[in-house]
Amino acid sequence: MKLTERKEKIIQAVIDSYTESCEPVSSADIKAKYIPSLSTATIRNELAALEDMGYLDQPHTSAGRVPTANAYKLYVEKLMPRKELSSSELDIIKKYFNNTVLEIGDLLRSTAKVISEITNLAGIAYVKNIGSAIIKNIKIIKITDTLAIIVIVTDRGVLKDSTVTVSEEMSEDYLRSASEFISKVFANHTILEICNPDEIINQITNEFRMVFDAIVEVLKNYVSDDSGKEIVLEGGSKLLEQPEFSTIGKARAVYEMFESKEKLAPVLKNEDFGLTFNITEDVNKPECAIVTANLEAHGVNIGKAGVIGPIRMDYPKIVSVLDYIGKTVGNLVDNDKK
Amino acid sequence: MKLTERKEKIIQAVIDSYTESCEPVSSADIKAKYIPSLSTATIRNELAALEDMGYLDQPHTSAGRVPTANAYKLYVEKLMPRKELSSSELDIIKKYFNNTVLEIGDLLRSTAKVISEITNLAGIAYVKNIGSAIIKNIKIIKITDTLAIIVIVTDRGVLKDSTVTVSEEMSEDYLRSASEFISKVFANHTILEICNPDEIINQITNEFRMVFDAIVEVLKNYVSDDSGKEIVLEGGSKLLEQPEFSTIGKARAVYEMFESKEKLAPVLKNEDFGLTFNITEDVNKPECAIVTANLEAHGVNIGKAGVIGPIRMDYPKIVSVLDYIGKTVGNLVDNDKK
DNA sequence: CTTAGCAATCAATATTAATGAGTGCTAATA
DNA sequence: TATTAGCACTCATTAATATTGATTGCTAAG
Repeated sequence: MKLTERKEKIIQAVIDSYTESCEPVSSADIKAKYIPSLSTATIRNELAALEDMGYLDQPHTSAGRVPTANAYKLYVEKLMPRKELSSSELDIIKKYFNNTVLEIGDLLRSTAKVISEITNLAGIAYVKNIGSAIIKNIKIIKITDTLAIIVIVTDRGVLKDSTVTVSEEMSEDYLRSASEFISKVFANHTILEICNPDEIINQITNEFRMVFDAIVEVLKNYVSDDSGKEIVLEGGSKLLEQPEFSTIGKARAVYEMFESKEKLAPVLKNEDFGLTFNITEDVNKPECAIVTANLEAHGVNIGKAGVIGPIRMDYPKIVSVLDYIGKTVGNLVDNDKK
Repeated sequence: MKLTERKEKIIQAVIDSYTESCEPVSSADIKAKYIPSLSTATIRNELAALEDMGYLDQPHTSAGRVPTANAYKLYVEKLMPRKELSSSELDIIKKYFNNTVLEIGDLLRSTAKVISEITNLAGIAYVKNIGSAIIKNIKIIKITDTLAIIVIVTDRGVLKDSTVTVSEEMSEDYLRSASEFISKVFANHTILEICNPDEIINQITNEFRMVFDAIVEVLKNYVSDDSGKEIVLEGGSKLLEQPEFSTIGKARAVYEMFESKEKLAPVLKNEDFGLTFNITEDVNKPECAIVTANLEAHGVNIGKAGVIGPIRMDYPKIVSVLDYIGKTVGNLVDNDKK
């Protein structure tokens, strides 16, 4: 059957109404709020047709209609109006990033948090494949007699400082020369390359060998991180406010999903810009959807940011938020810094 | 009425049973599981007396007894058996801290997380009054042409790095001299003193004045942090598993409490080692308790760590965990580092 | 002081009935 | 052929009622 313009209009009406109220939409609702020119009987005929076509669903015989995942797909791809971010939303975003954020972990946390705050859903962010980050610079700074901090600057940002114990004899000057030398050797190599330092290893004079080994150790730590650790999730509790999760069973099911972030990993790593429905499987079925966008920093695709929520979401808003954040976060971090 | 030994034994039985099952405890339960030598009628008489004394409560006439907050207070102060941490629990703790944790924010996060993991409740940690931290050392490291990282070492740990923009003309050497000079001036002053630099300001030669100002700005940022920001909460979702929060209303009430951490601040800042009951007020009454212990690092009391959960908690375990973590976390961080 | 025995209480569960929102279908209309 | 009014039918939701069973408090005897 053909999807006429009128049918699309009705799908849109059902989604709009359902997004707002989370209640099945009746033919009378549609007539009252969206299409007064049609009779409820006509609308009912169309609704029945759309149900046959797989766009709508009926919880039970005497209930209104509810959009299916298919309807949402159509909606997001074709019907959805585009929306600009409001200035207050832009303000919120700026507020989150004007406090110097440079370290990658912080960046992810802030990203997920701000997404959650604006959408009132759970925000998610992750950095992909950190092993392919290109090293720009490495600094080793002695901060006490026996402790030094290692700062690793990559094309994606600064890695979280690690500390290493050093012997008291290693002077600040020595460590400085070491980091200068090592920076030169490592520069423009990826972390992964350094972790398998077969080719580079020979360039290292014995003098700096100990420091060299310590740094490789630190880098290996990043790469070996077990899956899921690089995924940050913020504002999960916001989902409790959604009527979809208003029974304790469904709420728990969602949180179980959050606990084992590894399960989310494959979903996140899949598509480019994506909508995914029905993350959680059968049983208690909280019926989640996840929307993600690529996250860019300094022109490099560093990972993804997204939203997890019920399938019934304010997609226009979410898409515009993710779009904006994905493209600007990186710039906010270094260029816009005043 | 006197609290006889037998009455104490019965209170303990009620708490033990209720802690395990979260069900009101009947006289028959007590006879069967704890005190077979007494008849249920005798136990009932005692239960009635304990109710009069304010130690027990009855949800309704035909229900068993439930301990009151008073009973828990008595339990924790007098009746509770002490418990050692199991070796698997010690292993978990070590695992969390053997990956170099030095920055204070990381330390708090790890502390709250590990507490949550071991107790299966929400873990909380906060650092008090960071303004009184004593500065040991300050380093400014140029990492790109126009960006530098500021590392501030205090007696409580390293503050999260901030970045500042620098002009290209400022050479690495210049910044190094600047940090050496400023370190000397700031050393052994508290952050708060530096933020009101009236007395110290004169010692600063014009040469380093710009760098000086930038650092003071960064320090002010820490001190001005609005209340609640320094409080870290982890594992809140664990509470969903507790039967006390098994209605969505109560679960939401708890999360609302979490959202506004400022409300927790006064509770946390109060006592030395503390038990606090009934954090949340009337209405939906999730009836939380919070148990806190002081957190020490390098011999300095840096803040608190604690647990938030239902009043019905495994206090012996919680007290031993907090005790251990409060005393050792600081050492794990710098001394035990291998 | 302790205990057996028993009536009384009351939450929890199951049962049944009443309500009403919303549909699908039929037949009339444009 | 597409639209619409009308009406019987369905079924979740709510309310009303009855049933069950766990547990107590009290009395009277040991």
